[in-house]
Amino acid sequence: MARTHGSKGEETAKRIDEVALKLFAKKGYAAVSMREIALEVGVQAGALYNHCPNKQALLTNLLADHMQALLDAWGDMELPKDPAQQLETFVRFHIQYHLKRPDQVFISYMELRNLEPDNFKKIEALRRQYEAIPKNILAAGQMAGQFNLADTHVAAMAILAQLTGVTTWYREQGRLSQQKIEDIYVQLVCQSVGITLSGGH
Amino acid sequence: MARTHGSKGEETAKRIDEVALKLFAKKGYAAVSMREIALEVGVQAGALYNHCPNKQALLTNLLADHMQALLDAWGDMELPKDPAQQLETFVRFHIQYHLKRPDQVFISYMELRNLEPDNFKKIEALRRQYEAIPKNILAAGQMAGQFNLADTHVAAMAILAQLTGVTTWYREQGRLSQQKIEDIYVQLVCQSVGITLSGGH
DNA sequence: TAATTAAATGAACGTTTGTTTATTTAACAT
DNA sequence: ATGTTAAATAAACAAACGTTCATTTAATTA
Repeated sequence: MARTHGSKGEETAKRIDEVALKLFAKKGYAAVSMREIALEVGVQAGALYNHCPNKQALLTNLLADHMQALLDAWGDMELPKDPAQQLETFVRFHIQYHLKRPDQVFISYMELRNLEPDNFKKIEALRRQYEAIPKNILAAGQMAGQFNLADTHVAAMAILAQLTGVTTWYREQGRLSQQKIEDIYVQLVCQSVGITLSGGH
Repeated sequence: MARTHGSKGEETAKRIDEVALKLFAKKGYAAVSMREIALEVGVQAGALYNHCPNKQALLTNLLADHMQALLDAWGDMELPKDPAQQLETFVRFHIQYHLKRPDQVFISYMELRNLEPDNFKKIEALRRQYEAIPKNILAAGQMAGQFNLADTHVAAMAILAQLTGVTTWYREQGRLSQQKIEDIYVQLVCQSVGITLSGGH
């Protein structure tokens, strides 16, 4: 026997994922060639196929891993009982998580159409799981009479869109700190659902 | 002399743009080949070059035409004096305009990265012109003391993101009419900027 | 009818694509 | 040291890419 704990191989596999993520985010899946990935990894194109079955699997795994990690991270959060506080928790969580992973976020809704049907279904299911989080919070707040919403489903999609949109203009060296951006969005979102922040934040 | 009013050629040119738009929206610029466009137009690939210099120009023109038409359409609108009413006008305008042209909207912020630098600058400038519209409205409302916003720039970007996001989930056969969707968003947006609708809508 | 020419074809161009393969390299267990 | 094998290379594959070009087609004017 030989090579029980493949030291070199696992590192290459990780670097392939990193490079693919970076290049897919920068230029788009279809515009990135396997040779380009290989070049940046520092390897010949053929060598990629020691670590992944094909280009499509590269994209699928990146998206699936991201969505699953996102769901897991939310699962680890402690949720307050009050829907308004849940909403604030979600807003901060979403912004924090997404601003830390701009590339993953970007490909997760830019490259869905480049997934083959079966892969698309898989990712789409994870996406809907995540969308259910704000939907449930809004529904709870509406039921409790705390929110003032004409339609909780539309509101949930609108809030998700505006939160995710942060990644399109946020710059680390920009005018606003991440903390400040969170605060602004918490106010915006809380106002939009029809509550005002109870003091003490 | 011959062929003064090229009847066949102009129609083909129009069809090329239509097909390119449709395919770029569906599969992405990089994933669509000139042969694929030609096939759908009903012509050989080489014939496309009688009507456009190259693939990049096809994309650039689609984006530039869309952005310019969007700006022109807004320019034709009559604007009320009151910032709150301006905001409602903008919300309805944006939703109406974008839901009528889902493909144009889609490529306008999905395919920006596939533009060569000079073309990108051109489109980006038009985009910023459009972003200035809600920014100015929010700034005016804030100055007048009618809105309650921590940051008008962030709020403008957030509102744009949530409005444009409608195109990702709206279905013509869906649960909600376009009119109803507008109403929901008007309420959401007006609440988010910190005003409540004065009755009579 | 003849001349003109816009607009099409169809083949070819040089590249690049994703992927496969035979072969070499080198790290590990024995 | 030796055998094993993971992981690399380098070359090749057929297919597809954007684009060009000589040629044909057909609509229009004179």
